[in-house]
Amino acid sequence: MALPAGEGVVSYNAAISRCARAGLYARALALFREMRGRGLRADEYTLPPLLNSAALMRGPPPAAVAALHALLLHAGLALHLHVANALVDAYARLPRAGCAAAAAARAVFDEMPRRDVVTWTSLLTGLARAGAHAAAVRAYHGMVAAGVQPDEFAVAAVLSSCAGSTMLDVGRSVHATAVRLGLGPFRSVGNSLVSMYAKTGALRDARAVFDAMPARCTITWTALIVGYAQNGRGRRSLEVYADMVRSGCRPDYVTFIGLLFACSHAGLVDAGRAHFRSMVADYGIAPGPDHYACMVDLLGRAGRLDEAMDLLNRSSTELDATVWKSLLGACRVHRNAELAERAAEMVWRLDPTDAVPYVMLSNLYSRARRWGDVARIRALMKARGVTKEPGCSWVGVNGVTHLFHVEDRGHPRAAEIYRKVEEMTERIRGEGYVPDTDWALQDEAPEGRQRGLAYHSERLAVAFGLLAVPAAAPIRVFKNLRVCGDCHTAIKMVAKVYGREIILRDANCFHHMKGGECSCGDYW
DNA sequence: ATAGGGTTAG
Repeated sequence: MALPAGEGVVSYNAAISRCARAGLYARALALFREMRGRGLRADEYTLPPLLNSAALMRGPPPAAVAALHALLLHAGLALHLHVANALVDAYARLPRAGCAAAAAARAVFDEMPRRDVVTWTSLLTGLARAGAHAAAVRAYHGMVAAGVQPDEFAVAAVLSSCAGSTMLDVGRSVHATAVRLGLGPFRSVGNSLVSMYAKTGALRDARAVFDAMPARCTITWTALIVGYAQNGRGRRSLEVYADMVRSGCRPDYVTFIGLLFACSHAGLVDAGRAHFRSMVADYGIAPGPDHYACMVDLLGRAGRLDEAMDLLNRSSTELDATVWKSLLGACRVHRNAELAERAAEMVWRLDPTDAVPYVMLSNLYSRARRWGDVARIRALMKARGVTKEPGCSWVGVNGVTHLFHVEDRGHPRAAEIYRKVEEMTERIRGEGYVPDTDWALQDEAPEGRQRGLAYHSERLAVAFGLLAVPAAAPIRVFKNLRVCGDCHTAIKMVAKVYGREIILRDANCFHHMKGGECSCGDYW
């Protein structure tokens, strides 16, 4: 690994850069140590690939980036734009370091005397990576306000955050800006537009962008396949896949996740099995945990829990928590408490603080009216100090997001909204709606349970949508968790009775509700 | 010789 004696800084820089590009991060850092041992000083070409390596290294000593930071301050390289940009990016990339690293990235960013589009994009993607999509969108606006013109990298990144935070209106305006700046022809921009429109439920726009793209790649096709699947149009996903293959574009690992996801959501069991086999046989792609998770969904949906278990037992890859959570979901639908307990154990073995299994088990027992077991799960959750994310729903009207929690009275129009909820309940009762109180929390009195159901966050958001969204437009509601079964039934009926299209996107999938039907086919 | 992006997805 050593370079011949007598090599200079330029040779080391080139070697370090090659290692970093090839993903040999530890080796890049080792070369740097060797270089310093020979009395050579790092310059502005040495540091960017080093910072990159330090941030991306597997199981990194978290101090590596900070140590390089100290070193570059000493070397007087802090004001070099490429170096500072790499530093912002490195801090923003540190895995699991969370707030501290984000704050460090921000601090470096704030102290830079000059920032270009790369600086802003590094900050933006760092925020997006941490799941702070709304903050990423704010960073984009900050960049524009600072007079820095977005390029195709920045636009692609912010569109991805628009999708992540379901900001369709902002996404549309970024789209317009991109076209104005002449960025429309970039494939990355088209790809992120297709995905953004699909993820915010605007399928027609996704398709229009796709059709207008001058050139497509695997990512483009995959985005559309996933887009249709997420919106309950799994059969259409399969048609798109057929077109993709016909066009000569090769599907990859991600494409098959989307394709299996589509089969699962559309209940196409045979097609799913066939594509799973084809992935290996025709494309030589080894199935990963994501593919197994899709297959478990698919088989679970068909009630074939045994076949799902069989597939998992024969798998050659290491299975992760998502697989066991899929199995839990299937158990939830088929009310198989025994297998669910085993799946929950598998999740907890990997992460005992994951709230999902507790909630799923609790709901499952609740539906089975096994209150003792519900109490046991809750006690376990409490003892282990696990808290679940509070459920909330939101709806965007005229660019303003209105957020609701359960029994939330904080909205300025709360009185009106609650009257609307009462009216909704009355009108759907007339259509035969009966509250399914098994979905309510069990520690409430029966009448309290019904009341609690009526004021779930998704109902409040729909009621507000009925009040505030023009009659011709669909009501787009988003929920951070899975929609409750009773709300699903109720909102479907609301869509019918009020003659409205309601698009509810929950943590798992889209629900396009119209005329009493839902695109999810009542399986989610 | 150096810095940032787009497709999974819970």
